[in-house]
Amino acid sequence: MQEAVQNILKKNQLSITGSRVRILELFLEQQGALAHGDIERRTGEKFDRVTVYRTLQVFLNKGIIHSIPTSDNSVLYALCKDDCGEGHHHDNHVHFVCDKCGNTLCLEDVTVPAIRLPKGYKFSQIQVIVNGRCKDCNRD
Amino acid sequence: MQEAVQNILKKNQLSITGSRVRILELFLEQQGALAHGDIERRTGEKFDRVTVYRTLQVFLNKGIIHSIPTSDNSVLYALCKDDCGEGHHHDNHVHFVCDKCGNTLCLEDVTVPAIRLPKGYKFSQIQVIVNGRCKDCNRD
DNA sequence: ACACAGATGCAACTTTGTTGCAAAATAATT
DNA sequence: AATTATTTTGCAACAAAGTTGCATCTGTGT
Repeated sequence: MQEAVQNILKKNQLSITGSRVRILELFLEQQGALAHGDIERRTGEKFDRVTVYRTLQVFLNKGIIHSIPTSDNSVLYALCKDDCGEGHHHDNHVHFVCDKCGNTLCLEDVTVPAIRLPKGYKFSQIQVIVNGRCKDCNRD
Repeated sequence: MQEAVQNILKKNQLSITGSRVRILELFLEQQGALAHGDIERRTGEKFDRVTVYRTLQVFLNKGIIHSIPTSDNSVLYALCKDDCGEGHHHDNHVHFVCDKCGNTLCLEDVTVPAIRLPKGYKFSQIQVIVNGRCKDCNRD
């Protein structure tokens, strides 16, 4: 784990600092999306709010994480699969938001369907947000 | 137009007030999505910020408008087609966000494609956000 | 015209996000 | 290993976005 984190940072030419390591660990631990607030809480407010913002921004720019749109005005961030090649833009994603536990995850193996747009429209990226019950919450 | 606005309000058992009428008009004029800030600006700050928030909240509850998830942490609102029946939940929407002009619109006539979820997952609602160039911005 | 319910505006506050700058930590160099 | 150069961090101050309680005003039904 430690090593995995360091590799990611090195590969992206980022210096290895406490906050970056800790935040990356969080993403690796919980395979799901995190909001800025989650991160602050789970790091025990050890890092300044500004640092968390900036760290997320850096990760976004480097393509280490991507952001997920939600309808309730909260931005979620999730780790990108590390086998993304150079040219990969994380364009097409299917995200699943569980209505019960609130967990959000990135369904990497579900393909984004083709969508027929009206004449004159050209698309560059498609995001799909699926709400429902996740595997774990569907047992009851 | 005046009449259309009043009909919508009456149908939803809402009293006809200045802010509600004006905000509904805005939505009808521009067939596209509006952010809270847009509304404040376009009404010339005539109404209190709180009133705008509350008005949008009421419209949301009544199902007159719906909210659109965006990746940049801004909530957009768009009018629901008024021919929505009672049982209609505005569940499945395709939204188009133009990368150039920023306009966001609700593609009502594009059907949301079926998505195959992994085992154990059940969905209740699917939203699709398409980024790209809209009809008007595609001319150049 | 009147009374009641509901909507508005104000003030104060919380939460969320941003910016500039000095201090501290990391990386590079010798 | 010590020193310098480069990044990153935390602080403070601020800006923007959103919420709440309450007194006042407005729209609606009688």
